[in-house]
Amino acid sequence: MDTERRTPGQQVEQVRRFNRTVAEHVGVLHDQYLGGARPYGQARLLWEIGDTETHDVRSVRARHSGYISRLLRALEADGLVAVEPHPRDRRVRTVRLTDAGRTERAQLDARSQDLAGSLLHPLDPAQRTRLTAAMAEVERLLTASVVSVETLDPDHPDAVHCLRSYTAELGQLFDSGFDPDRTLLPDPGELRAPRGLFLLARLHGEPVGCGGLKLPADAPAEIKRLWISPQARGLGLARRLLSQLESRANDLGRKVVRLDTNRALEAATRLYRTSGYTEVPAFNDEPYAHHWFEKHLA
Amino acid sequence: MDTERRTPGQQVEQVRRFNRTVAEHVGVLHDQYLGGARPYGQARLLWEIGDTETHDVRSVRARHSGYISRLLRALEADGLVAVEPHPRDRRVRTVRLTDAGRTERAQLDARSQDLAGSLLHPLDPAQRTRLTAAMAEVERLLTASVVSVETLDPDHPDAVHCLRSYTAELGQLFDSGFDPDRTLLPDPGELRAPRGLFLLARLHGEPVGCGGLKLPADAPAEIKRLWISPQARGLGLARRLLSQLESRANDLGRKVVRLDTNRALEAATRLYRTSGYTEVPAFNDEPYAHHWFEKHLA
DNA sequence: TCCATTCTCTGACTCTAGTCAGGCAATAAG
DNA sequence: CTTATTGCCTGACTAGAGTCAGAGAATGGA
Repeated sequence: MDTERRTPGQQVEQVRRFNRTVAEHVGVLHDQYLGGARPYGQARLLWEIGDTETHDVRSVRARHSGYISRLLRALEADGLVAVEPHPRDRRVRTVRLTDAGRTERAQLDARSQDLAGSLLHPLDPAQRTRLTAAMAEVERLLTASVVSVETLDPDHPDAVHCLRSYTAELGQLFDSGFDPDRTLLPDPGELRAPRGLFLLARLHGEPVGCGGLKLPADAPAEIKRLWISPQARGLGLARRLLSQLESRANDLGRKVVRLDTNRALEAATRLYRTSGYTEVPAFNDEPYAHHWFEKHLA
Repeated sequence: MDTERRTPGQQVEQVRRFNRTVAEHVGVLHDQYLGGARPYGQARLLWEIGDTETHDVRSVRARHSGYISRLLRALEADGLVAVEPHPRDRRVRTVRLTDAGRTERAQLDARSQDLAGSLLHPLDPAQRTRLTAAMAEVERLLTASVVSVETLDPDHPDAVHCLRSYTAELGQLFDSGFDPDRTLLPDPGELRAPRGLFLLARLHGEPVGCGGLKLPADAPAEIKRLWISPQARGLGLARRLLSQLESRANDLGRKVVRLDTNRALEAATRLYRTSGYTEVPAFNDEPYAHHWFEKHLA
């Protein structure tokens, strides 16, 4: 694996070179596997409808514009999909694959698999391992790079979703369970300006993580509710939220941030230690905390 | 970096997942950077013509079919390219960018660069380094996987090209220079059936490496002229050619292959040692050899 | 009940990216 | 000098992938 130092300019060049090479290879792959007898648009739609699920045409339209009506007619004429009114709202229509549709989709699938195999085939086992590992890495980091972070009201449905997931997960992880009524910070107002703030991370629009910052007038800033959705772990998101919370605190004139955590949250504890936090004596009565940390901001 | 063992099926799945993710990201990149006011085909052509060179329309046509005439007219009408007859053969026409064309191409370039930057921007420095390193790895291995190897007559122009490059390179590398007349194997017939064989590696149709196998009736098989073009090094090609030569020898009933090499060729010597070759006493009078190796085939 | 909105479809149109056959001019081969 | 070939262009045609405006049916709200 290449570990040379690169300047930012060289890194941008590497990304562009990668885009060119990969667009060529993957593009060819993609086109060929979708490019049977069926035109691209139809094949893509067939693929998206998927094997088992039934989709509202409404939601498919959001990705394909009005043109899907025609695509659907074409697939319907060939007996690949069945379009039926939604049982509840008969304006909405639903699509699902017929048996013939599933057969044809399976062919696309086999084709895609063959072509993926054809990339691996000329390589020796060691190279295959390296290639797939590097692909996983690229995928992970590209995914990480499209995650956006925004400030959000802690009562927003997406924020509530994250906070609920957070407490649900703690309930499973802590030996003692987790009773939201016993913990400190019962009040979402503490994570809303001017008493604090709340950050939410999104991936393709879906909420995948959050972190809150309490800004009491008479005490150091305090980080609360730092949580990353299980599907979004391994992307370095927690570190990113943490550092954004710190820099927001710094911008607001705070010199110190602190936080508490439970011993069951090992990854979090490691994160704090490797992010410059040092363990300090308990600064609150949080019943679920085992470790208390603080960090002096630069 | 992920170094878990994967089964072949999991590897194929990883490649397909990669294709999906990357097609999405890179596709968006690609489309957006080419998708200014100008339609895709025109932008692509503008890009391919390049900043400085003058191209024969003939050679561009090979990639774009007859349709380029129209694309060229469109670009010409906008004053982006100049089309002129070739000074030598006035049937052939040449294209080059005008100043306006160079300006517009620079905008495409800037756009592409911005978008590559936007992938890196959300990442922290350690992640950027990891991403670009993984991208380089993927690029390298994907390139390796599209290299094809074929049996070719050693008098074929592409074979001759490789063999010339090989001797030219030895001339530079050896302290003593390299005089093709003094070395053994003056006869290309020795690398042609039934007395031997010759393998050529191609990348996108271009010859990028070769290797010969001598099959004397009264002696072990012997590997000769193993060479990889400088632009194609680091792809594991030499090892691939070597192992193909071995398996060809094996298929022809040979139990032992041997070869000689010069001490200046350190990478080659390392390759032989790590491929199961053991050093043996000189088995010929090759004046340019310092090491003699042999391997018993399984 | 009536009216506005939502969801979907269709006809008419457009643009891009081709293919194909034919034609013209320059050059190469005999 | 004639003929064949090469390279390029153009007109006529096509397919795919859309856009846009309008219409019709179902639903929700006042």
